[in-house]
Amino acid sequence: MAAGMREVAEKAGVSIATVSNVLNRPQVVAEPTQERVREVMRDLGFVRNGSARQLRSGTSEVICVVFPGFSAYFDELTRGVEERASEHGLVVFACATNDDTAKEESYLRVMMEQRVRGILLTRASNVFQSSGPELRRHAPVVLVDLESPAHDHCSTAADDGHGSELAVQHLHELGHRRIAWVGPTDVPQMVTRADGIHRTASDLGIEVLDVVTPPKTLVPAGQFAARELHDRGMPSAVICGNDLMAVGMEMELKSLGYSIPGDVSIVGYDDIEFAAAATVPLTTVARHPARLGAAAVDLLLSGCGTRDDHTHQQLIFPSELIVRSSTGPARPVR
Amino acid sequence: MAAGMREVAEKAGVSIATVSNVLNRPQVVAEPTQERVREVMRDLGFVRNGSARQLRSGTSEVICVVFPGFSAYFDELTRGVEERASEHGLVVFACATNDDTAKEESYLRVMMEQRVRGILLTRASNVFQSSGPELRRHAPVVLVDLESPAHDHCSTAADDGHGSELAVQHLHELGHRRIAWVGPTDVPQMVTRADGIHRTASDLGIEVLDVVTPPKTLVPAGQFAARELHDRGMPSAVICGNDLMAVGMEMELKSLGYSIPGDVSIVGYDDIEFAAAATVPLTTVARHPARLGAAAVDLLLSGCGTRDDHTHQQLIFPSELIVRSSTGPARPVR
DNA sequence: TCTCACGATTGAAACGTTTCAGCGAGGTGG
DNA sequence: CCACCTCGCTGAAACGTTTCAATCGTGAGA
Repeated sequence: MAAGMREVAEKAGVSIATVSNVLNRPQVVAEPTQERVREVMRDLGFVRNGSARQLRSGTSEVICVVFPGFSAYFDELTRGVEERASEHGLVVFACATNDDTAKEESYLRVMMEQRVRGILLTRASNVFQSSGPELRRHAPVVLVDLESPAHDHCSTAADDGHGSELAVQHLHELGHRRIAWVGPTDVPQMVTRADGIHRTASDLGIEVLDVVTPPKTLVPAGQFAARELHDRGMPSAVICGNDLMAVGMEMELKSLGYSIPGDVSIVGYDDIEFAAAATVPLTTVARHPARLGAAAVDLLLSGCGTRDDHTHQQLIFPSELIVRSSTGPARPVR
Repeated sequence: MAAGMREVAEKAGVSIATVSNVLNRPQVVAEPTQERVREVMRDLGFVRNGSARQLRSGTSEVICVVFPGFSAYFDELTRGVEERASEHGLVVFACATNDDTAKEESYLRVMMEQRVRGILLTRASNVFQSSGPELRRHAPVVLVDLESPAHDHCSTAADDGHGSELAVQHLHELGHRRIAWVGPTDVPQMVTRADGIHRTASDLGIEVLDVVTPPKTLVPAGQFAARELHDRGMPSAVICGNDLMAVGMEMELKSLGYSIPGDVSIVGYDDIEFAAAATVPLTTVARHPARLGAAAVDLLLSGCGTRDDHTHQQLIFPSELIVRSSTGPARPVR
């Protein structure tokens, strides 16, 4: 079916080795020979067989990113990964696990079998916790946005603890003394955010209500949390685990008759594009996912996991509080 | 580094062929032998080399999906693809081109080189128009959600023309006689939607204002269009090219003091999860992307592009109008 | 006892590249 | 004129699987 180097070599009247050289080491082939070979390649529609190439050379040009699902946040993250990867001639494939462990496992199996250049894991805690060590024996792994307890691997992450601190301080300065935290309890980085909030709040003498959501932290989770707070007694400010939930919170609170930020201030995390565009532009903790992604690629290529002398690094990037219109002074207690 | 079948065979005291059989044809290997081999595999942490396997057997278990970017719509589409693919033991990798032609080309090159089982193209018009034929010679290609003029390939698509018809009829029944269409002019399926609207509107005696947006059809495009309509004279209803723009439109119109649907009715396309959750739940043309994705996989596996006797099919799925709260009766002319 | 069939296992040839040692031809310095 | 180098090219051995024809026992049927 598809023409191979053998046929190209025959038609061009050279050896297979020369064809290979045209592809991989053009400097060593005389100019006219190169042209002739390239022309035959075009005529025959030659596409080199990646499997054979990789089998022999042992190198792959593919980086894989594992997501829970395709959302705005991961879109930005991927952009960062891709930009840095393409500087090195690498290509990025993504896959969505939908929080399905079996699916994640089959993805990782295929990646190991393909001997990909590297794997970026972004919340694959279920599998990584158990088979992380085995995985790392077969492919360089970098954790993005997910700090794991045992520091025996590379990772990049945003400083969520500090981000939470900034958010609570901001609300404190605005006079808020009773706030809510909205997020799941079983997603690691959400726990980090919650801890930072509780710690800072207790230092500053602020009361914190916890609203627990399911792990699927999208718009509806925020809406659900809004109704729950409405029933339990609305605080003067709410910090939501990410921007999507914050948007859901904002919409639902408005429907319930609250004004933002007059009655309730709202803070999100992530600073997705949408946050700035919301009806009431969202105050949010920016985590610069593209930067995290790019840094992860750097770690990957710096020999993480492939060289024995490599010491694993945890890169923590500062979070930043972006103040917009969804936060304002606490309404004085009547 | 990584143990191969050779070492497994040695330690288990069998031949390489038997190890291969354990992996690929367990029925022909005696039970005790199988167990012994599997145990050695576990001990050695054996992971079979996908490149070698594929080189020899010529089959791949990977399907690739090419996107402009990771958004809610493509997340749903991928879910459909993945579900059907995993029924056949296939794995789905996605990549985002960000509308960058060079990037798309390098992705497609890698896919062809890897001899993937199939490629699903979802708006890669720039590249497909030019090098589609060459691409199809090297991998089965199915177009999703993008009907191309020359019908020499397989595709699945939603019937956007009919969807538009439903939307305009709905608005007509509500008494709207002057509406706007918001969308780009250089994205094929957006053009199909626009055509359907113009055609139906002209049949029903409805006037249509066109607001042209850039090809990046996200929330801000809708906000931008809202301001433009505000300046040019607000119609009583607006049809936006997708739900994200519709949400942007809704938010911006509210900020400008319009009530939805009291002053202006809004219709979107796609029926993303968010559409139902918006402050004013969105009336929208559902296109069931997961269904399109699943059907595309079926076409791929039915021999599309691989068998000579195969006749290319264009599968068109009906669109459906989901009426929610963002559309209402036109305010009587004062 | 001989033959046959059948189940379990194996040897060796691919698959399409990359890579490296090596070869001839032509040129340069001594 | 010889030795030596460089340039452009080539032959052949990998890489780690899959696959198919062939082999080897073993038990059944004649």
